[in-house]
Amino acid sequence: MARHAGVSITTVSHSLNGKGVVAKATRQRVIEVAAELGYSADAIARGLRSNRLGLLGLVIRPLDTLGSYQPEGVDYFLRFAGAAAVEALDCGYGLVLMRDPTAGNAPGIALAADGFIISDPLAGDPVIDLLTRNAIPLVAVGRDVERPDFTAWLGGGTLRNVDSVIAHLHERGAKRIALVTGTDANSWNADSENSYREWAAENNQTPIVYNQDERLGEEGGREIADELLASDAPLPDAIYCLTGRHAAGIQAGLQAAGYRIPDDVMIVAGSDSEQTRNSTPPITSVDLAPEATAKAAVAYLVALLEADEDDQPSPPEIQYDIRDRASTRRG
Amino acid sequence: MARHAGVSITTVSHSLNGKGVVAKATRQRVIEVAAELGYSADAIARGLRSNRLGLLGLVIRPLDTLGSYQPEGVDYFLRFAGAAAVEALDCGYGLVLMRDPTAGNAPGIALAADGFIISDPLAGDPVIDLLTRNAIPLVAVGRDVERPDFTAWLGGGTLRNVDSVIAHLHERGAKRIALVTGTDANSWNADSENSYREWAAENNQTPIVYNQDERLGEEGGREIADELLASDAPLPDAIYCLTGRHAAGIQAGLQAAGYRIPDDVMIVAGSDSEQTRNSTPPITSVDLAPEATAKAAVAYLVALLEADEDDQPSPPEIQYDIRDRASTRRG
DNA sequence: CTAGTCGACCAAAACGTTTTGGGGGAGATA
DNA sequence: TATCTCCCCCAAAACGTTTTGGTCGACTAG
Repeated sequence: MARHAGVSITTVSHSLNGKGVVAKATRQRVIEVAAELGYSADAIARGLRSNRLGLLGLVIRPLDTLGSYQPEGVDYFLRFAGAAAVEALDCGYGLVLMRDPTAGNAPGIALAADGFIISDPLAGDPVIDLLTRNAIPLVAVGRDVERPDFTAWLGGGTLRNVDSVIAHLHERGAKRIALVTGTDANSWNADSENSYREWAAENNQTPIVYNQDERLGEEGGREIADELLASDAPLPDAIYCLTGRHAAGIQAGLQAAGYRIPDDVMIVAGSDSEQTRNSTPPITSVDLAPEATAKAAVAYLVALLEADEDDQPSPPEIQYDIRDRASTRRG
Repeated sequence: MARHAGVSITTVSHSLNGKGVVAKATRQRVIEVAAELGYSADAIARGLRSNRLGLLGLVIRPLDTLGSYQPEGVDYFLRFAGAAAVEALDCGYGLVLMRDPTAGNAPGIALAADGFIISDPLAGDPVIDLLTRNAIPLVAVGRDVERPDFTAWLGGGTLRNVDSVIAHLHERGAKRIALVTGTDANSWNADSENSYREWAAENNQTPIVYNQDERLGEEGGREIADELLASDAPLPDAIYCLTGRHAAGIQAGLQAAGYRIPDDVMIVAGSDSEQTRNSTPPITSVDLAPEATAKAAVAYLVALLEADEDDQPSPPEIQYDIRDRASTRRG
């Protein structure tokens, strides 16, 4: 390239990057020759020099525990990943979806990313340890419940979801509201349960809480339905179920036992999915806005990467809406 | 690192990579020290030296023309991308989802990938030109109809899908079968139409073909329904519609006009999606097996990358199944 | 004792950039 | 003519590996 343009390597670099002092005519010529040759600086060499590759890593922790990256009917995460990839491109970065990079078999490229997004970190997440140790910036979606000092996370609105869902159910006439969470040690489960228990305490309600393994899917929901039916306590008249597949399973289980949704029991899912949209009746759900969240997370991470040391950006807020469907619409 | 272990940089490299001649004890010690320090070779520097980053690029051409990477109800591509990312990880690579890298605003990392997967290349696709010019290996899903010499592609089974769908419809009693394709210049549209016309010629049928822009989604399907109804020719008794959203729209349009599915008209979609699964009635669809295809594509690309010059692997075959649903189940 | 062989290790080059610290020539000033 | 100043431009270092082509002893064979 330098030879073709008849200048030094230095001048090529300066010309193409708009740095240094180069005569206008020279710069122009270098740019033309580069275009002609289809030349552009090698990203790897540039990365070695600058220690920035233009690559973001995305680790979706729930998929690590689910074991499968293609779980039936869990579209939240794929939509999240897709939107994150697109937003990254718009910011001039590539995005690589990774599994737990502490797991040994991680690809070499893992730690070469400029920054990471960790979706739903576990309590005391070792991935955060690893990245922190290697001084790689990261942004989390959901907080690490054992790491109160770590503040670069977004999605705190999940806490308020509990309140809005309960308000929604009250409005529709519910008196006894149960909560079903997953068992992953993330803030989505933990904070929702805490928030629910606070509400119960404040309102002199006996809390009704079930925790069910996310991996069991709809079948796990049916199990919860069975437990509810077998319980001595009277059936709740509304159930807030964090994962959509559990919700669909609970609905099917209760219907199989002769109960009507929503007339006998109302159901709300904490996460919209294909099942909640297409069950009979369709299930009212919180739209966790995977696209908007992914976009915000990437933008936040990029801002973090490109910010000066002194004026760090602060995490954006995400707005969640309730998709009001027939499972909470009585008579 | 070399200092900590008391050996030269060379010996560290040799020890960790199992190359060169190093005394067993020394190698062992180096490995221990590395583990202790959490050291592993910098992927960028290694990449510079070896010109291989351990990164694969994925370009999904239909999403470039759709303009949106989050199209409503098109889950094929996200599932494809997710599965590809996972398979890449299993092969020790990272995978980056990219937009058209010829579009100028491509991230610098674009051409640093070791190899590319191009899903549904357009006719004479400039992306293939770019990669070929830069000597970057690539694998396509679907062929470039203007590039018969390019053989590193898979998914040729889409051709046979036309035959199996027609056979399916015949078996269910269809006599006049229409075809609706998209308008993208890819082999999925082109080859399906050719194959359909061949069948029509061989069977003395007047071909009934509509081409509709993929971007119009369900609304585009309704338009086709209107055209069918406005046509002088009698309504076909079966419609093979390549994209799932068009199929759902056609079904809705015909139903709105008072026709019954499947009794008056049967409908088959060439691509399974949330709409085809959840329409009323559910629409019989070809399961394009995005996960299996993605997995095969990645494995093929990796084999290509890691093969010797002399024994290149050949593309795998994908099996497609028809999901038999109520839209083709009469009586 | 000398030459040859082999095992263990290492110095230095190379990969393609960016950045630093000049260098050289042309024009201006004395 | 000699010196000073700019303005352009460039050589060389550095980034952290891998790989090449050794060197240095110790041991063996003649």
